[in-house]
Amino acid sequence: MARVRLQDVAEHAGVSMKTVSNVVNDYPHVSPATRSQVLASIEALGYRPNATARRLATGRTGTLALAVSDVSLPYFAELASTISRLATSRGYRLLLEQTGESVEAERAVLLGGESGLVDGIIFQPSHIALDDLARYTTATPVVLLGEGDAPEGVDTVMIDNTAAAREVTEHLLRLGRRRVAFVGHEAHGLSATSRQRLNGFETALREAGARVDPALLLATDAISAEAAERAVGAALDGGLRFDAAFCRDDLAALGALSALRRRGVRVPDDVAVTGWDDVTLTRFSNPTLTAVHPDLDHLARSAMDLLEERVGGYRGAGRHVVAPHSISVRESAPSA
Amino acid sequence: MARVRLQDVAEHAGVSMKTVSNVVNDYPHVSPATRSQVLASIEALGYRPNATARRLATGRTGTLALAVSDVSLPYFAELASTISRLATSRGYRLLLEQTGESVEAERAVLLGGESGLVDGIIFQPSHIALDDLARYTTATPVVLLGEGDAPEGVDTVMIDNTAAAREVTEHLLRLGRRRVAFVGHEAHGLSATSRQRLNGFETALREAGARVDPALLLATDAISAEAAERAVGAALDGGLRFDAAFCRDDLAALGALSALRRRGVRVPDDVAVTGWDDVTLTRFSNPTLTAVHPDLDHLARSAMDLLEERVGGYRGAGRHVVAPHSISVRESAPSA
DNA sequence: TTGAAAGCGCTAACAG
DNA sequence: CTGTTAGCGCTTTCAA
Repeated sequence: MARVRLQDVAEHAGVSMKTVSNVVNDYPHVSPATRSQVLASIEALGYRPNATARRLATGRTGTLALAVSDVSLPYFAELASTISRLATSRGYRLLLEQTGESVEAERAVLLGGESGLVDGIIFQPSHIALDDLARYTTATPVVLLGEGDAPEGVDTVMIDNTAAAREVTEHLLRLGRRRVAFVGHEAHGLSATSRQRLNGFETALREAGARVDPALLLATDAISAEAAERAVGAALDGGLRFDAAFCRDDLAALGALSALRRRGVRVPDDVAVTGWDDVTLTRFSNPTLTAVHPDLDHLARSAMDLLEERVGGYRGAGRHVVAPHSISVRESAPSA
Repeated sequence: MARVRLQDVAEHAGVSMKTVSNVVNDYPHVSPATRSQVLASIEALGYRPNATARRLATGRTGTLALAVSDVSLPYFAELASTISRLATSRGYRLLLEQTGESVEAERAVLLGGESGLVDGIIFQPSHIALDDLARYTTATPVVLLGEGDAPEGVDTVMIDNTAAAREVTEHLLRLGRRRVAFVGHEAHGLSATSRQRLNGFETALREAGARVDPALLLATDAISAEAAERAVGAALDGGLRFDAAFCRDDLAALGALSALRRRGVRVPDDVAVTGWDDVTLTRFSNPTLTAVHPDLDHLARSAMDLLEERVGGYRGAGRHVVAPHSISVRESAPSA
């Protein structure tokens, strides 16, 4: 229990608290002699500055929060990893919050029972409604990730979901596929993300003169590989036929691959499959997965930039950054 | 900028700060009339207690840290998810720290530049040496995850790696496999984890009268699917033959599956493969993966229990909890 | 049951 | 270049 305070160091070194503080914080105006004397005392007493007291005095926490539904989902895991690294490199600590499937928890992120906990929040909403988002905009700066229709005044960072969805669909069409299924959107309460991807999907189909068959929209009762496997399995068992599957995310794609495999359907020969997020593991699926690849570094950096400006006092209008994306073409839907 | 303080509420309600504090903290001795009056003022002013000030006054942060090398690794992602949920349910917030591949960063976790940042740390070390661990034991309570030979006085939680490794190896032997490769341990600086798994592996082999062929120990230059794929690929291309591959973790198994597939080696017919951790995605690999399944909930709960006791003031000897595990048998190494 | 006042450990004016 | 002195916003004895 090393309970050594700044004051103790000051006394030990025979200087004032201010001087010790100056040394600890690397302020310029300290004579070398005094500095080394203070440093020696710090060493001798094993002094460590108290983070909480510093926070209270400065008003800054040096901490950011990242809120996602569940970090065990590969995309969120990679996002968290990237943002954590970035936060560290910029001198912030990262608080992790999981909102699960609850709108309540997402609201709580925004409201935050306490104030002064973090300087800012990077938040990827999954279930909360738009007007809720607007209503709960608080004092703590927030940057929204992957949210299309953000309320006024809120910063957002995302890739162009609609455009990316079109590109993927066009890729599938170039492969000569005409009966393209959409897999993995929510059966109830379509998320903004799913909506945008569906939009791009349908647009590309229409532009190509292909039919948009409602029967080919395979919704799931959860955002998971299991749910997608069930949905695709049930569709196949029910006699539905298609030659391509545009999956809402990589997990859905993995589920689809599994359902197809169990029924002896060949990928990509019989059915081409695409994913979304391009998480590391899709390079090791069998077959490897063609997927939309968001530029995660760019996304994270943009989010941090916007957030730091807000933390720094920016009070202007909401900015909307579109991060770049690409299509990683692999075995499940190869080049034409 | 809702800068409303406890004092403001007190004035607005015409009571003292103490009374407001009592209401905010749900202390018993407040008359219903006063309470509702205070509540009304809180509502009217939009008061939110300041977390930092509370911390400074109480000395408790209500925050725990989780330190792992990289949350983008599926096992750590699932671990983080589990621990985060548990922390929340017990009233803690969770700070995420990534140590990457640097021993320095692991040391920093233990030393912690500042004090009073978190109440306790759950730490899964990857690279730090034992004596380092011992040297840097600090004032902040720590529970070590997955570390075999922990220094005196430190609490640890892990599954019995050696036993689990034996069981998996025995499973492979029951399948009639005799040339079993070990895939994915570090080429340089064997980690405690790898060492234990190797031990169990070799013990089982010896007990069965099978030969432990050093050529079949396929180390990797990194803990990743890519590295494992390279190592297994190179071995196969070099003419090495084996009928089973015990992989250090699921990622290595995924890499091994990939290397085998590209060379037309059938799994499990020609080579049976096992993984370790049993992350969700192994249920969607092709073939699905047989793997050691640690009881993550038990692990997380034990770690939290131990940590809370330390936070609560326990100063006794280090406790060592062994969490249960099982073997999830799937396609890559089916039942005999 | 409620109030007044003294810290928690540090930073930041403002002097000197 | 260094010291003094207020706070930061809350909790918490100790009285009333």
